Amino acid sequence: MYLFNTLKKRKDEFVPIDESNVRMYVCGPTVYDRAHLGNAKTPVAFDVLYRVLCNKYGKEHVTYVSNITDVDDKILDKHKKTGKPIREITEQTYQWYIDDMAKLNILPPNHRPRATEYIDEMIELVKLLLKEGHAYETNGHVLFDVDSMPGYGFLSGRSMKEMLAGARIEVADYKKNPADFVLWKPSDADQPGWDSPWGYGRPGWHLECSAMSAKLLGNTFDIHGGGADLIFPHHENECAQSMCAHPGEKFANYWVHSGMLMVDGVKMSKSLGNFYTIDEVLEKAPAEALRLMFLTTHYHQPFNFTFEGLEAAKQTLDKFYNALLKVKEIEPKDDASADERVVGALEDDLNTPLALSYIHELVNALNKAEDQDEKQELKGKLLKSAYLLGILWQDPKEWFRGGADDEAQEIEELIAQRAEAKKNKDYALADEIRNNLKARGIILEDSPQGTTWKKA
RNA sequence: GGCCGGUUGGCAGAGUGGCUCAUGCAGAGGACUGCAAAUCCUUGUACAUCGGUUCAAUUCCGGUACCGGCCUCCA
Repeated sequence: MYLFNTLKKRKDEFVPIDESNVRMYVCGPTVYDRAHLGNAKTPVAFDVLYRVLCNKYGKEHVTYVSNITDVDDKILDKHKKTGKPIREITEQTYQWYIDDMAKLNILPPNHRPRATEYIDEMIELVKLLLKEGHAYETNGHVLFDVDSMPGYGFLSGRSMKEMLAGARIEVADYKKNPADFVLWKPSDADQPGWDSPWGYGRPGWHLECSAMSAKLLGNTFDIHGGGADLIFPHHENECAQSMCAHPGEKFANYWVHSGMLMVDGVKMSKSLGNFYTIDEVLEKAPAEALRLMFLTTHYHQPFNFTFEGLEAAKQTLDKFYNALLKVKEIEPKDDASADERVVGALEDDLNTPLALSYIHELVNALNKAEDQDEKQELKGKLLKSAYLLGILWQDPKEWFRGGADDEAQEIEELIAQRAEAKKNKDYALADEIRNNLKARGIILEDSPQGTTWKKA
């Protein structure tokens, strides 16, 4: 198995530290508002990776952690703006996020730790960094001392000189080096905070992931993932904290980053008016179409979102489910396993577009299959392969009829009337019935076995 | 200014030092059908540009152009 490793800037053979416990940590969202499309793309990519790892090493041998950041200045801002209690904001947003993830068929990670539940671990980590001489206390803050770490910048490939050339680092006069970042900062009495050796305060963002990953996965684990925008400064700083606090440890062996989401060729942003939340896009298309759409581009590439692309993904699913609908009554072979070409494509740095091309081939073969054995085998292989991608989990009838159950009986009656008209060669009446249903968004399909219907 | 990635047929998007061929959508023709739909068959069109390496480059190396991301909170 191969993964593109940001540490080496190339595809790298994946060798876990312990095959009986493969460990992955992926940075999750800060819960202050509805999750947007970018917040969907990254978890989908890592969900596929999780599925592939489970397939290769066995589900019980993989530990997947994805955190929830529920203490952050953005949450404070939201609280100031809306007046809503912090706890209410984080709980509500957390629930929205979990619901969105479930709709996208993302398997729950083994742990979804919340930052506020690991404050003790964070405080211990800061103490350790102070003791090791990698941090200093000033103005009520505890800062990480980047000059104390030789090689700071190795993950993002930046030298200190380059970082300063950007000249957009927050400069505070109490910092020894402008690149020093906050480990612990003071809170006002009305702000969320915890008592610490440095007074009432709250953790810096980067600290959370270092503390939670160490607690749940150990000081060195296999894969650390997230969106490409986190490489610097977030992941760079996590590396710095974790490696300095635990000398000799490598923190994460493989750093995997998913490409950014764009809309109509440019970055998605509120000011450009091209900003979409997951739930508003799901009003226009099924969640499975959104998931499939992300998989049509390699996870490492930037993804350009368009509603045309979303519609195309829905059409592809129509094709897939149509093939499954035709073999609905056929039991898939129970000892079926995923197509080895699909597994091969996915184990080669999650080449989902290539894997999907094989899914298309399986669907085509299934459409052409004539004898029972062949259909059973292909259906089994298709479903197992699709599971690795997290698609085709629905009942095909449900896919086509979703939300039209209350009309089902009436539609069946109209189909019966039309069959009668066809029998009498009254094609005018037959076509009228079909056209009327079409106007309501119901598509009829005749076959030698009778007539079936779908919702458009 | 620094760092990173991209440029493949009408569109989306993989991949490869030489082979008949990605795949899908769209287009054209056909089969099936009362007509449709779905499905099947056939089919056209491609590797930004300039150099280098090579018997051979879309594929490797270098330059150029253009596009995008990151360098500030961000998945």
